[in-house]
Amino acid sequence: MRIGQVAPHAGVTTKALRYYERVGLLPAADRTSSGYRDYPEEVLDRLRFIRAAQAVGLALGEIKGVIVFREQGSPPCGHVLELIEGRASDLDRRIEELGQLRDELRQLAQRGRSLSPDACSPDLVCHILNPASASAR
Amino acid sequence: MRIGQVAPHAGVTTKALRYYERVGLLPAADRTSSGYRDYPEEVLDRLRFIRAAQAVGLALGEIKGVIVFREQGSPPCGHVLELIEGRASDLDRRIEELGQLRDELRQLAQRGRSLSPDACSPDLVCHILNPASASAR
DNA sequence: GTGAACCTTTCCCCGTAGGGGAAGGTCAAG
DNA sequence: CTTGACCTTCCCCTACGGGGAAAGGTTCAC
Repeated sequence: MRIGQVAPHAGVTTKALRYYERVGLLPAADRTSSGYRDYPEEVLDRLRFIRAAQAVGLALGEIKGVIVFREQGSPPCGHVLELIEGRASDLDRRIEELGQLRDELRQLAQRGRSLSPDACSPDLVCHILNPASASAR
Repeated sequence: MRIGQVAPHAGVTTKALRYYERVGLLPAADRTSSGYRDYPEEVLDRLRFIRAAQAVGLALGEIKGVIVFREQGSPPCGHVLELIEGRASDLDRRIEELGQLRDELRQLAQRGRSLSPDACSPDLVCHILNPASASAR
């Protein structure tokens, strides 16, 4: 298969395919006599895996780690479970942080709407974000 | 003030200060006769603003937009309120997405723990992330 | 055979928000 | 005078490719 056939079939761009090859997520593709990449069918399985792993929030480096595991012969299941559980814990923390930030933003906007633009000092740029009391330290 | 005094006082690195100058968040600092940056006191107000805006999740480009607003004479309050409210809405969506992703990950891990590593096909790399049914399409 | 249309290749720069480090100039203390 | 701390610019690095240039390949119709 040519790159232009693999790409839409796998839901990635040709740019991404060349990139994956460059960083080692895909084995170097065979070339035709004129230098075009010629992919075997199995590349679609590999790409499906990469997309599934990305959808789960794994970085390409982590995905590569799983592939290396696999290529060394051992099923990467344990490793993958660790990654997934680690990701889920990251998300717990992240969601917590973002929720707090969002609440602060809403409070900030609330206060900001009650401030008069005329009372805003140019030096501070914006007294909503940068209240004068912070500057008085 | 020299750059090495400004930096710790404002809670940023000297690298960041030079970067802010380069991208236009800070005006070009005066220089001593030997070429060292010589900052006026007001830079601390500016940096305080930048940090406050960053803490709110604004990108440097957005922060620059606010500063430009300010430097054109008009208080940027309305603009800032829009940014803050937009950010809060982004966060609502983001939190929602991340929550779903986390739930999916937990389910995935649950199922994954019940799968036997022996039943995992090397072509698919990992049957937890890449179930065979997806490949059968 | 040849031109148009479309495909592929490699190459390099772009984005975020700076970090790391090299090579070299400057300043105060000993 | 020298040492060490500080400053300067310069370039490469991050994750994940996107955009586009310049060059060459393939395929079709005419």
